[in-house]
Amino acid sequence: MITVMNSVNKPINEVEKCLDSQLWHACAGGMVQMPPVNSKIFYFPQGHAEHAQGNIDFGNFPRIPALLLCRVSAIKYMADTETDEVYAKIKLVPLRNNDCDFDDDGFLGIDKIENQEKPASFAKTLTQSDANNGGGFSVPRYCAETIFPRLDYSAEPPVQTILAKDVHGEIWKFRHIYRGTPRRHLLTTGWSNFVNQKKLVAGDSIVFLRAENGDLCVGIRRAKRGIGGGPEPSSGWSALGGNCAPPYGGYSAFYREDENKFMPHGKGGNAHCNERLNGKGKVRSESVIEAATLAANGQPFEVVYYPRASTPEFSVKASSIRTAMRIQWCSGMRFKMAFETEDSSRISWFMGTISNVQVDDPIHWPNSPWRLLQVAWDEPDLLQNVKRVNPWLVELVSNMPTIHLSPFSPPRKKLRLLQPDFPLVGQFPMPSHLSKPLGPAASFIVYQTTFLQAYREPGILNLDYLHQISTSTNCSQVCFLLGSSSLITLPHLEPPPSASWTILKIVRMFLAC
Amino acid sequence: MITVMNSVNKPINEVEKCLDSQLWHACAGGMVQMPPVNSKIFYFPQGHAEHAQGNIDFGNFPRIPALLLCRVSAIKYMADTETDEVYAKIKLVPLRNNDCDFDDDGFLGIDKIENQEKPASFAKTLTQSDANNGGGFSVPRYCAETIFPRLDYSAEPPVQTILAKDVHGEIWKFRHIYRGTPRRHLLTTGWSNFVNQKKLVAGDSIVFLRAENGDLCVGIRRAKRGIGGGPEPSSGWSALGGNCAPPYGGYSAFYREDENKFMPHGKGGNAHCNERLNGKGKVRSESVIEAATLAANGQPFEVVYYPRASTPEFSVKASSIRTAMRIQWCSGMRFKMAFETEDSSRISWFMGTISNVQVDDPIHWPNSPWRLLQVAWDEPDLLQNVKRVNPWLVELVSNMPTIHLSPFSPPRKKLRLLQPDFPLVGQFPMPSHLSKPLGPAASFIVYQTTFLQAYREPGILNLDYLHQISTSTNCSQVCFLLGSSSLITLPHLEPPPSASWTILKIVRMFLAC
DNA sequence: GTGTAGGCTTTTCGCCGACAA
DNA sequence: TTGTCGGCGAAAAGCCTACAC
Repeated sequence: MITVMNSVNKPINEVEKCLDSQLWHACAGGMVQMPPVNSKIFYFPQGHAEHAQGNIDFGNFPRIPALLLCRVSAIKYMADTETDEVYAKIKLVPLRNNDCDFDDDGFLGIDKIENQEKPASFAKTLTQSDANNGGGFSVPRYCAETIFPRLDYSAEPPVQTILAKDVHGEIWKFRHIYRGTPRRHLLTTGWSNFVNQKKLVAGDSIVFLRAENGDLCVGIRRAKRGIGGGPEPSSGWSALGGNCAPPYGGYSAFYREDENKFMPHGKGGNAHCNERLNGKGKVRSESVIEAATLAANGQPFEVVYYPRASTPEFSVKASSIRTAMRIQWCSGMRFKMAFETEDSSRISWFMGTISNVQVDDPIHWPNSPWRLLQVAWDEPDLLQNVKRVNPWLVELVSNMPTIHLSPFSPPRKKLRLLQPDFPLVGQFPMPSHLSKPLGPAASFIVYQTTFLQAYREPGILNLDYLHQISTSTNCSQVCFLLGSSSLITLPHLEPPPSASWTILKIVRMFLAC
Repeated sequence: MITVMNSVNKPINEVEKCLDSQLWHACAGGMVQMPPVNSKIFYFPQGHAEHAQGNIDFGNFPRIPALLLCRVSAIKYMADTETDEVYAKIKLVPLRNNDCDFDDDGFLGIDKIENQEKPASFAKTLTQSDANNGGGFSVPRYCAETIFPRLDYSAEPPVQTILAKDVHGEIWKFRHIYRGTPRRHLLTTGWSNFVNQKKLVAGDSIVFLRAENGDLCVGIRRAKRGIGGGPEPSSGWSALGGNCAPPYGGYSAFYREDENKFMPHGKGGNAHCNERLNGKGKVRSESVIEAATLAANGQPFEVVYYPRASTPEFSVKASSIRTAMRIQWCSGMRFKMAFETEDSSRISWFMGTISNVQVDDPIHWPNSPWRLLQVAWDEPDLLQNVKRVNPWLVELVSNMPTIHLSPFSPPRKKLRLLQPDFPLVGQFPMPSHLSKPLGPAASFIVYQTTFLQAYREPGILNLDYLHQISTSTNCSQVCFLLGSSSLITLPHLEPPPSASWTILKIVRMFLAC
């Protein structure tokens, strides 16, 4: 009557069990970059509060700063015992000296991670067939050939047993077979049991990872529900990184690519489970208040961070904040921001314009840069719920080709565009020469105006017209950009798409980059 | 892939749903008697803390009294949404006046409950076959004929559909059939689903109850694990009632009757579920501290009480405490105490001797009567984990036949035996004539000594010898007791058992009663 | 190259009387 | 009276190919 788990090893009963950092990162998603131990971060109680359920009233507590400079003293990579959801326990030590050496970010870890070979991993969103039918899993060829152990194709049919370790160290057994016409890779025996035990439904993702020691690991990323369909708090989203290279590093699945791709809800069953997956309610309010109070008093504290909660990181590496705060944010500025695709397989950049620069919650958190920017997206449908973003998560786009700066090169000199709406510069101590505003770049506005006009007349734009505009406006820059393919893939243009909307998107991409 | 629940009604999604008090009591067990609303109880923060996980340090808080007189202002009978475990939310209002009229206990409710007809209910511990094999449940005849709706025996075979409401008001459907050779009652279709949904295993109990309105209700009592086998904290046990009539009223399964009766653990599956079933960790430490602090400040507060946790009640009716505290507790005193049998079907009395009278935690709770008595059990094997008990849960045994007193008769005059080890009398205000020690009952000691000698020479006792002793010591009392069969069933004596240990047990029972 | 439908085999479920304690 | 066993028919699970996109 009791389903016996098809696992070889029983999980060890430890009080606090950390898991392999590589598997953790694979489950967290490609954009999440955790700050290395001993690096400096800014802690945002306001952002921490978004991790909790309901509204937290800090009113009764002594004024807590909107952001506090801290040193990361320890990180524990963990996974929820029930849901396998990954989270991290971060120990932080507040630093008295908010004004510290600019480049001394302690972020040596990033380089280390960058240089160190990333373990091969593969994520796939479960189809209906994967989750429901007959207990089989269709293995994409890439995954079978790159991640799975080498299969002996001489056998007829080629079969092998695959052992994969989950986030708890438990080992799951699958039968991997290569068969059918045309031939394809499948997981059969063992898969159904895995789906049932982990309560997976179509839309959830599975992550296979080949660890450094050769072990195969398996993690899961549960689909976020209620984004396209149900009500989603307007604050819900997650993104991290932006102004520094690499330009992303932490995010969460957000927009819906294809409305009818799958049915995210199974019939009943794990409704209770789903509640905790939608951003809010990850941590208790008391923990947030406790952390914020300790932080404000300069005492060491611990935060729990759920990388897949639909809320931005609240411990952001110090240099990102400083870089972002040096910019004179103005409405009208064009920017791009990275998001994870809904199936967590890729990263997409979305373009937008700053519509307002305004403190999010002036009563409780005056002068807080948290969610400072109100934005209008070029594709408003896909990002309906993202109304306000953190400055350090966006990357300004100018008429200049993007130059990626390493974290050790001097901070990029951003063009000062229009008039500053929000004089945050000066809040943070920094070398004086950097806060000097630079001359306006009129040409950018010209381009923008031109193409916005074009956008208002849909249907008349095509690639020729684009060339025509770029020539007629005498903007060699645009021509140059059309020749570059740094950020979009050219195959999308051939054959030239007929829908003007698509062209517009491309035009805007070109223009922006 | 996802099992759909075979229930007729979906549970209504209420925030706080109370359940029928009768079903609650049936699930809580026969010994649990909740104080009526408006009655007076003593609240023990120390006992409350035993409901919580880990050790609670009250050190940082202003001195909290060991016990506080409170009025019960409200009781909500509830059940855990996931496990169906019953618990109660008790609202308490501290009373300033600790010295109040003795008999004014407000316990009118008890009589009401006593007089009111108890609804017919039946509990059965699931056998392996009930829980595992083929999805059927063997219905004891008594249950089928008394609790279930009348079956039409003229049909061939006699079948009916049974609808039973669980603690959440959800209705479960079972096929009840009377068949086989020899004929027996069985639940077939629907039973397996119930077992799976409720995650029942062999050893858990099911309770059927016929409510006053004729509805059939079904509740579950999960088996306590780790008592005979695993490590159990020495504090773990539960019993209530004792000094007042009825002599029990609240307890918990505790001792193991037959070691090899069933295998309590299923293979994997609900290990997580089990953790919360073993006494500790029912409530959060913060709730306990909050309750205790409010109580100490005279403010109304709320406690959550799990009747099936392996820890004694921490809200005890005031008169029980007062009665118990009037006794001059001494080592050497003989007593009996009620426990629930492991299968929750009956109540057993265990005999013991007080080995020491000593405050349990003199540092944190000086002068607290909580777990005041250190005891030595006559059957130490079965009660290994019960080292210290609350005075109000034991009943002193003398050489006089037990007289059951109604709660309205004057407090029984206990014999003063030996010298008092712990002068608790005087802590509580009471009529002065009651605190006067009475004369020693030498005959009791004579009996005790005689039989303790007999016990030290095992193997020579048999029923004849018992008669011989009782005659030779010229104790007509013992002869009288041998003729009575009020507490043990006579079939055990025929044929006369050969094992001297069994006889000793009987002798002690007879002697004690 | 991979998702889905449907056939068909294998396994499990679960109802039953026999038998024994 | 009721717990457990093995038999057996029904139902579900799950492996497979065919076909579609």
